[in-house]
Amino acid sequence: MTTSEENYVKVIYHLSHAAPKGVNTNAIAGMLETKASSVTDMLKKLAEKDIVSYLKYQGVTLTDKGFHLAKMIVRKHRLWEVFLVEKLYFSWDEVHDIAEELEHIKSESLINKLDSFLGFPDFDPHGDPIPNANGEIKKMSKLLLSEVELNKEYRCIGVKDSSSDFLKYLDKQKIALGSTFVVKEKESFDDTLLVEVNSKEITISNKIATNLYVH
Amino acid sequence: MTTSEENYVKVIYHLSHAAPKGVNTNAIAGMLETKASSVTDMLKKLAEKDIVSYLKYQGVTLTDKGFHLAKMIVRKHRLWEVFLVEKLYFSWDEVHDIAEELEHIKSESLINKLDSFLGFPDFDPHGDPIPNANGEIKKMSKLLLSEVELNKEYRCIGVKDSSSDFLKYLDKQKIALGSTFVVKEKESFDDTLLVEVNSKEITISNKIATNLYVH
DNA sequence: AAATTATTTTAGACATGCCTAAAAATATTT
DNA sequence: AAATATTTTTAGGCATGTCTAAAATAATTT
Repeated sequence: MTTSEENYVKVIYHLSHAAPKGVNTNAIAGMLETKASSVTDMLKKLAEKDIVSYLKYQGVTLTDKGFHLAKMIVRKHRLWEVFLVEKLYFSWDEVHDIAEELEHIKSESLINKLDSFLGFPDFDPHGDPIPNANGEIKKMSKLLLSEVELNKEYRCIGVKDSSSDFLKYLDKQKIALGSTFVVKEKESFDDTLLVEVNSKEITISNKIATNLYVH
Repeated sequence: MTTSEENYVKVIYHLSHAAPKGVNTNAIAGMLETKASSVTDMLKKLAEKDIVSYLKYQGVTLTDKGFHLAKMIVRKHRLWEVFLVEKLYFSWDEVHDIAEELEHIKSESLINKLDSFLGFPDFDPHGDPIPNANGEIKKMSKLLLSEVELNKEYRCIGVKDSSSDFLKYLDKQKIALGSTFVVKEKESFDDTLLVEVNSKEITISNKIATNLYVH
């Protein structure tokens, strides 16, 4: 598989969650910042290799083979993110682009040894699950901070939006994976929350609260 | 720079030591397992970018810019090799191909943080020096095992040949970086050595002895 | 249901990096 | 120094992955 093919497979995998019946050509083009015609070309090639099922004008789905490949790419991406954050001390928002390159390094033993070196983590620094060597994924019941009960303690386990701006905001507020939250008050007018984070009270807008996963 | 361009620069750098007046097209083609005509194409492109000085039929040399680029690629390659051997427990002979891919990851902060994580090593697992962030290279006075005095203690600091077969032989003999050698006898007929390695006596052929660097 | 709009595919083109075959330049023999 | 051999370059072509513009299909409006 070329780097380009892997990128298509990964994007189709991510878009499949929201469109299980078939991912649109335009959606893929949008994610890869390319043109629909380029996507059509690649879909034909991937269909030829039995990585996707593709019917003209009907969108694509991953085959079993493609689904497994996708999970292996996601596995690599997320393991490298753990490495970058935990071992090299990169911050949340810096790791994505580098992991985007590292995920294409072709060596199974490399990734399995890296997994072992990192202590077989189940989740990456954004709280997303890391498929194991067999493609199995640990699920964790998670709630949005906007949905929790008042005066109960929750732990931050991930983010929904992982844009650079949002992650930088979290860094500034000293919110990281594992931070504890207790929602003290909820303003009924705009759903702003008064939250105790790391034993300090701050106000958190609804937009922020709907992008933070807790447990 | 593309991966392909980087590979050319690296190969020209390595061949420059033996051919400071200009590296031959065919020599480059041989190292990269490509054809001379492909090399000519690339040399024109690199000359255009002021990475090499190229005169038709006269071979190439790196410009200052190209020389610095080459050292940064070598730096990345060797730092990744240290990582693979020291942190992931790969053996000597397995790391080259993986490092060959990792060396093309484009992030200066990644490589500098990796350097720091590894404790700013001066030499890679084969004993080759690692250029620092400014491109400076620590030199170490080194002798071949075939050249040392009898009954004096030396430490293994690297290998000349780093082929897989040779490295596997060393692993089998439990010879690694840091192993101590005392040459007890030298057979004048074929230059075979009787050597005490890790407090065990073994015989070492001249071919082996001329490929082991000691200090 | 016809017309309009949006999406997707096809057709043809281009840059990169490679190839083969032939021509040009250089090096080596005799 | 001429003939031969080797090396290097040129010329033209090919696969990959991209693009634009036009055609085909599907979805939405009226």
